[in-house]
Amino acid sequence: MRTLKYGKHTDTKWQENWERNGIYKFNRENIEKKFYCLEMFSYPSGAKLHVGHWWNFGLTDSWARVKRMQGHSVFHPMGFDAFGLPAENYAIKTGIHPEDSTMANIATMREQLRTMGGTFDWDHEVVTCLPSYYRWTQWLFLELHEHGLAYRKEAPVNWCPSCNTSLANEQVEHGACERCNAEVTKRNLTQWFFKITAYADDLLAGHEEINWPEKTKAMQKNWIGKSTGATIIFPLEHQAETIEVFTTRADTLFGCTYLVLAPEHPLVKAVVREPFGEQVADYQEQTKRQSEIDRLATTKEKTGVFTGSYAYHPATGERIAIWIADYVLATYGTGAVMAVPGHDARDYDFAAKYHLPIVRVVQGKDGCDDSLPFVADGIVVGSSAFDGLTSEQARIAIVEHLHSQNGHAHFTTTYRLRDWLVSRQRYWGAPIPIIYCDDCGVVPVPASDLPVLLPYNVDFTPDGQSPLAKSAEFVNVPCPKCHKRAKRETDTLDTFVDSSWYFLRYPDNKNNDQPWDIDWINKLLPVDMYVGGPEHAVMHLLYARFIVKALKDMGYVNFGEPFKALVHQGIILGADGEKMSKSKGNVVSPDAYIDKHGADVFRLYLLFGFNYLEGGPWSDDGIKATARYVERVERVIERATEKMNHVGESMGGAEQELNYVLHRAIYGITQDVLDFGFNTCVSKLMELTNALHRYDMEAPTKNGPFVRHVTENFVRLLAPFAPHLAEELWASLGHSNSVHGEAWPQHDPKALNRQRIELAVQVNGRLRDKIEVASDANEDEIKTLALQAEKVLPFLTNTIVRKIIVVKGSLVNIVLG
RNA sequence: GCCGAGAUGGCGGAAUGGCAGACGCACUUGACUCAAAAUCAAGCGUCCUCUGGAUGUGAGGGUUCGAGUCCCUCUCUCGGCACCA
Repeated sequence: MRTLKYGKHTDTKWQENWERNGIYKFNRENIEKKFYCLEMFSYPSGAKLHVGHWWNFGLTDSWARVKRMQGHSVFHPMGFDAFGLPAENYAIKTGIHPEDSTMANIATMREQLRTMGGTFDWDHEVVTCLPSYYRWTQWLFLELHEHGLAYRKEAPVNWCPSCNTSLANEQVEHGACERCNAEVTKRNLTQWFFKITAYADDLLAGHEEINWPEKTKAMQKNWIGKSTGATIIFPLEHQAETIEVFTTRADTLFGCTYLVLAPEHPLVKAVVREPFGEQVADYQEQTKRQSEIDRLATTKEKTGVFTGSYAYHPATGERIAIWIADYVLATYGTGAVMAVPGHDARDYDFAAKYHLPIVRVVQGKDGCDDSLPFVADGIVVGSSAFDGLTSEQARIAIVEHLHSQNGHAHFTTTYRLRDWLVSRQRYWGAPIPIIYCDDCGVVPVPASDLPVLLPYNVDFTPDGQSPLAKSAEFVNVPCPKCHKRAKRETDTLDTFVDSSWYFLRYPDNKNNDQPWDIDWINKLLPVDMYVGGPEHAVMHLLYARFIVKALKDMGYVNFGEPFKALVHQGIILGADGEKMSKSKGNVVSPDAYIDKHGADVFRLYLLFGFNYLEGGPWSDDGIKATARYVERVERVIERATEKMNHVGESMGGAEQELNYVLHRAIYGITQDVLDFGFNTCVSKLMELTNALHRYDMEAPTKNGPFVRHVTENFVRLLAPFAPHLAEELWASLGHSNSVHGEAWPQHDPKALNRQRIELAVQVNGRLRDKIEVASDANEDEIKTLALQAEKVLPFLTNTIVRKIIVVKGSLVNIVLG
């Protein structure tokens, strides 16, 4: 008999026991039944685990535990996304080196994760800031470079003139620096890119084969922004060059009354004719100075200037004006558009403001309102030979016509997706393994020279250059090819590069010869279930898919998608319903609750109190209730244990009822847990607890062996959701093995059929009475009983029964009149 | 503006087109107690002429024997994208 109630001491006792016995070590042998369950690894920020970690790791752990008990060989590793800006910013503020603070944070978090009682296999831990890991991040860079997927070009970076440093997009909030709030400007630097655009179509096609939330796939689809249309070429009046535009509305070509170039368009210089040179230059300058804030303002009135020159309309030969305007983006399509003010709202605004001609070339179908600007599809008019065609037909016909005439049009596809800028002018990241030699040019560091170690003693206070550039011993290096003096690349890699392949390293994390053993990883991957926040829908999740596709093409893996199934957990809010944040003072720290109630109470509360996919506001009342439930479980099981030596093998009404609840719980939990319906799993455990209690109170005699059977199955069902408590209860039932090695209970369909069932009786769809029938009663018997039901009879006078609908096991509906 | 998700008691939340509100919190009543807590038993959407009846899942229509669930229109909330040609 146990005297001590469940509490933190129970957690400690079993955590030590599990560790000693290594019960969560991944079994490499049983690979046929492997199940790779992964949570997005965390950034070792503050020292302590917060509710969000518990919510993601603890609850997915319960899910993984069910898989284990169902006989899967679950691979459930854990690691740390340890490079990144917060540590560096913290260092700038406090002087504590990022490596020191990060490693200290990791040590604390690791310990705290252990107190969760998770099934993590720490033998496979990965820490991205260690040379043994980033060596292979650098290898990945070199492989991409060798295959033409990493390249250099000049690109603007966000620049904070006050901090004197470049900023990542994440550090720019509403056009201002997140640290000092100064207005962020742009600066051009030559930087490294990964050619993710080469995989745009593959990334779209891959969505078909993965079990992800539709919402997330839709976000990626929008992000990639595939758009099919045509490129149309406009000859210039005075120059040999031509202007190419991209359009999805070639059907409106005859409505094009002017052209607009982006102010940054390379042809602007060639096109400008006096006396417009000065105003064009001014406008370009003005655009450049424009801050992010202004650019983001969509309500802003459109502006632009005339360049002084003209192009010829490729279909009509008409002379049309060329303007520049900042509503045309240099980075999308060709950086130039054909303006069709009659059928495009933006062009319409612009044309109206600057008095440019507006003509109709599309009419609405079946008399809908087609006042200009009319942007929907319709019937083409005013377009010579193409009149009368639908927009859909004209889009094809016009392009084909121009193409065959003089090649001035062809079908094109463009994407919104940009190549991935991976250079960071920062210290705390993996150095880019490239050397610049005056003679040999850009020279990749030979793979045998990896890792390029990140030096410890570096002045990383921001002063406008990459911190590594200030370390002479880092920068100066002999060229690997000609051995003359050369210089290292001083930028580091975006931390999203680290996290885009970490799941590939887990299975083979100690391999010093290669990033992974190909055969082994092909057996363990892809990840079967990936759980993490929806905020990563486009960045991390898209990058990881891209990297895996590239690695597949390079022959390093044989699968094309890293994450077969994906689930986004919701967010736990503060008690005030707001997002938890230090400034709002609504942060809930798990530690105090765990000290007081134990880890399982905390876990059970999270499991029970919310819908996992939605989250919700924290409640102290809820956790008190959960602590009471745990006490109730202990009481009920203690009472049950006292009954276990009662003789008796009869399955009377009370036994059958309890058995019914048991099997309904087994069935329900097995179903619900599959799609993370944890709250209903716990509610079914509660129902079973209540049923056990009722049996104890009400059954005239107790069937000892049956009570043991029910109790043991209850503890098995409880095990994934309250691992320490269940282990303790299991031991108290006289077992010396771990409950976590037990098989998941199977429901007996026969037990789910009760002998007599209650049916609702409706008259014209409204509930009037209830009848009790044998569960195997046939329809005629049920109908007869229903028509005789006491409260139904008054409705049957002076009318006829039109039909009777019987829904087996549920209700009868008598339709009258 | 576009795309996506959602709206159910005082609260968290359940409901393969079939008895709305499972399970729990809070609350009310009773038992135990000198008393309180805990525990145990019971009640608990709203309204009414209250052993009964009406009504009820953001609003309004529709399909159906039957709608929280399906269809149409609208309101609001949240998330994402945002001059993408």
